[in-house]
Amino acid sequence: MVRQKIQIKKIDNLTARQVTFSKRRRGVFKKAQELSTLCDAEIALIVFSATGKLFHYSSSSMMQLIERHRGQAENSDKLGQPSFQLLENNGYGMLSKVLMDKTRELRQLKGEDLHELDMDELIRLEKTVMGGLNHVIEAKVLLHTISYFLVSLLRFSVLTPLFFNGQE
Amino acid sequence: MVRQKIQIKKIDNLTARQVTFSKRRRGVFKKAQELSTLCDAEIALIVFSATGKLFHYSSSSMMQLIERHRGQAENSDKLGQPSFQLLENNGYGMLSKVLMDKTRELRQLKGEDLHELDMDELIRLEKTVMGGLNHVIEAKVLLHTISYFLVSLLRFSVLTPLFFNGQE
DNA sequence: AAATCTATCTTTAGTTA
DNA sequence: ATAACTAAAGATAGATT
Repeated sequence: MVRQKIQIKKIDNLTARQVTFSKRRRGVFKKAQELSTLCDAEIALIVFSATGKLFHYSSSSMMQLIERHRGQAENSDKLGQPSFQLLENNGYGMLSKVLMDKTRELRQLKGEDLHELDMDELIRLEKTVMGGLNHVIEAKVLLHTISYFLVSLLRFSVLTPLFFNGQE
Repeated sequence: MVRQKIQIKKIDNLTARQVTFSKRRRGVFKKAQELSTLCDAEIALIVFSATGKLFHYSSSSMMQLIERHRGQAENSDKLGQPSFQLLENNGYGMLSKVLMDKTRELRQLKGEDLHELDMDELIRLEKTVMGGLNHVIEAKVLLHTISYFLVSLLRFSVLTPLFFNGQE
């Protein structure tokens, strides 16, 4: 029986803490669902236990909600184009990290920020860029050949309509 | 006074719905904070009202928590390298979109996925890649020259120690 | 460790100001 | 609409099994 009101501070006893976590967690999730249903609100709830176990609930799509939240947070910072600065520093960690890596690789392929590379890395980069250049040139030649062929075909069809009519 | 238990479904009356939202929202946030404090749990709670207003709480950093959640969600899908497929489709919208754009540009600079480009785009790409290649070659030459100079300096210092000792 | 119980605390629906 | 009130409904701390 609830003898007295408890004070809100970390429960010392491990077992009691785990039991309370289990009970109250259920309570919070229930309240969240009720609020969502009763009031037509969109809710995302993420809970990590002290041991790292994940519990979560969302009234619709967790990711849509998080994205929407991120959008709001961004807007509250600055209106205007979503600058890359924001993406780098907004704390949406890993994803930003991957993005930063890509951006750096992109800069290097364009020949920027090369001072940080040693000779081996430069040689590898040179090969990559050279390979890319070859592919681009090949694609250009291919496209040129195709268009030349099509133009020829068009001229031919204009000059010899009989061929295409199959008659006369 | 609470005459009877209510059933959990959307409240029809707008005013009543707004009042209930306000009351219960406070309730849920309080419960979330209490759970966090009592049980040493990490909690993120995002609520959008039906009118789009945002309310949120997190026990520590909202973005760290969301990032952690994203990490968990990914792991639960597949263990192994964090494939790009997942990043593309996990719904973490805008950020993923920027990432996809970068990745496509990167592929094109490496000479992949060129079939989607027309001649103008190919010519622009060729210029970019060519410029990159020039910069890489310049950087290589520079690095080579520097290392050659350093080696020369070393040899000189070995052959003519008197110069560096300034004595004998 | 996990359910069940229950006295008491807490939240809140409906009302009133 | 906003806040305060109040008693019923709901949540839960501690005990028991």
